[in-house]
Amino acid sequence: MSTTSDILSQRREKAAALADLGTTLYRNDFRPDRRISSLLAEGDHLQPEQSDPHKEQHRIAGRIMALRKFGKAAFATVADSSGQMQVYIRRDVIGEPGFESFKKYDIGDIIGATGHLFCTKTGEVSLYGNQVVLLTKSMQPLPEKWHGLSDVETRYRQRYVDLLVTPKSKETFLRRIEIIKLIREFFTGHDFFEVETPMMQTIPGGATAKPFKTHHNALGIDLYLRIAPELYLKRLLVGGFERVFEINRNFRNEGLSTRHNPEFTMLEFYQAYATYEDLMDLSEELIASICETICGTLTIIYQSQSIDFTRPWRRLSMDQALIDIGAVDPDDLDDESRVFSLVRKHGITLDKQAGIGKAKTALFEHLVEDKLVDPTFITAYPTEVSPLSRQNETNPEITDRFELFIAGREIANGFSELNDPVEQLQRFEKQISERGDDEEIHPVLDTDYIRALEFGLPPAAGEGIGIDRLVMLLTDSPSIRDVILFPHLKPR
RNA sequence: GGGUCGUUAACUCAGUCGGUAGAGUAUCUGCCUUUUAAGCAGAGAGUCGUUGGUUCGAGCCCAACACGACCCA
Repeated sequence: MSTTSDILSQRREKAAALADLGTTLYRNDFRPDRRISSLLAEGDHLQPEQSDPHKEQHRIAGRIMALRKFGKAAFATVADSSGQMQVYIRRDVIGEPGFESFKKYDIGDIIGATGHLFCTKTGEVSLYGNQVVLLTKSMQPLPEKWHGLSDVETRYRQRYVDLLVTPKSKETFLRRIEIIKLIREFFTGHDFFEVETPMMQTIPGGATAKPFKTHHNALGIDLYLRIAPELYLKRLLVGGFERVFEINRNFRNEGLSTRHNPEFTMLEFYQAYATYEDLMDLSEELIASICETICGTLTIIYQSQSIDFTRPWRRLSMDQALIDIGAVDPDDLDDESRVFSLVRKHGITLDKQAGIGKAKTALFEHLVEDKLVDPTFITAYPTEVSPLSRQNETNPEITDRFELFIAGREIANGFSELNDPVEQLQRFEKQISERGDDEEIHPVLDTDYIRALEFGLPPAAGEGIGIDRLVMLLTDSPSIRDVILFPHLKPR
C-alpha cells in the first residue's frame, strides 16, 4: 500500500491516516489514576485466566514498548516510570472505530488505557483494556527490542532514547539521584546548611586548574566559571555559618577522558571547630552508609575488582605509602637530591620550580595511587602542594590534609583549613611567583579572601568529594559519561 | 597531543580474493481473538562516515579529514 519505504515517511503517513480517522495525535486530557508498579502488585493474587471479579476500572498511561498484534486482538507492553505491564486489546471490546485507530499505533507511541485487572493463561497480570487512546504519536522508531542501543556515542548523544531502552542506564541514573538525596539527608541531619555560591567568579580560586572564561556585557568584565567553590564556602564560615555544604558543578577547561568531564559535580562541605581527622571519620560514615543503602553490602565489585568499604579504612601518610606500597627506600625520602633522582629514574617530568613536596607527590601519583583499591586515606600532604591547608603543628613541611583513594582513584580531598591570613597571603604570593609552566593557569591574588580571613575564620576543616566518581564506583560504571546524563561530546 | 580500533538499512551486526549490498529485529501487505524475542506467507528499505586517489572495476587497497571507543602523555 505504502509507496514510501522510509520509516519516517511511513510514520508521517500513518499520522495523517490517524488524523483522517479523527484521532488526535497529541492530546492531554487523559489522567492516569494508577502507576503501573502498584497496579501490578494489586493483581498479584490473580490466578491464570482469572479476572478481577469487580472489574474495577483503572487508568494507566505510558509508552508502548512492544506490540504483539493478532487479527482482531493484540497485546501492548506499556511502560510508565514505575514499570511496565501489558494491555490486552480486543476488537469486540474496544469497538470497531477504536480498533481501527489502534491498528495504526506504533511501538514508541504514548497511550492511555482504561480497563480491569486480569491474569493471562500464561500467568501474567495484565490490564484488560476497554479503551485505549493515543496521547502522543512517536515519529521516530525505537531501537531494536532485543539488542537495544549499544552504540555508546548514540547513547550519550540521544540519552532520551538510551533511558527508554537501556535498563542499566536508567538504573544508574536512578542510583545517582538516590545517592545525591542520601548526601543531602546526611548533611542536613548533621546540622549542615545547604548553600549556593557563585558559579561565575572574577577570580577562579580554590584549586589549580584551567578555567573557562566568559564575559559579562553589562558589567564589561570577564568572568570565569568556577573551578571550585572553596573560597566562598569558607567566607560563609567567617560569616557565622558553622556548617555548610554545597553540591554543584565545577568547570575545568582541560582534557576529556573516562574520568574527566569539563563540568562535573562536586560536594564540598566545611565544618567549624573540626579537624581533618574528624572529616576522615565523617567521610567513612557518609560513604559507607551510602554504599550499604545503595548496594546493600559493604563489599562491592567495581570493574571486576572487589572493594571493601568496611570501616575503619586504612590511613597512612604519603611518605609511609611511598615506602609500604611504592617500595621506596625510607632513606631516599629524607634527602631532596635523592628524591629528585628517584623522580628522574621513573621518567617523571616536573615544573622547574618544583620542590621536594611536588616531587614526592608526583612519585606518589606514579608509584602508589592506582594500587589503592580499598578505601584508603593518604595524609600528611606536603605544604608545597597544599596552599589552603593548615600546617602540621610539629612539622610545617606537611599539612593536616588527606586524600581518599578508592579503586586507584582520588575520590575526596580534605584538610584542616589554613585560617592565618598572614600565612595564607604568603602562600598565595608564593603560588603566584612560582606559577607553573602552563600559561593558562595563572593564579590571581584574592585579596577579599585574605580580608575575610582577617575578620577571623573559625578553626575548621573542609572537604570535597567528586560525586561523579563516587557514582561510578557505586554503579560499576567504567566511564564518567555513564553517570552524567548529558556528557560533553564534540558536535556532529 | 600520540597510538590502536571502529563508522555498512531505523536498531544489532555479517560482508570471503577488489567483480550486481546481506541477515535478524523494526516497517509495509495478507492470514490470525491469551501473546510475550507470538507465528506463517510475501514486500519495500542503503550517499557502505566525508573527500580525494589507485584500478577496467572499491564497502574492501591508499591518503587526508570528521566523529567515537580504548590506551598513553
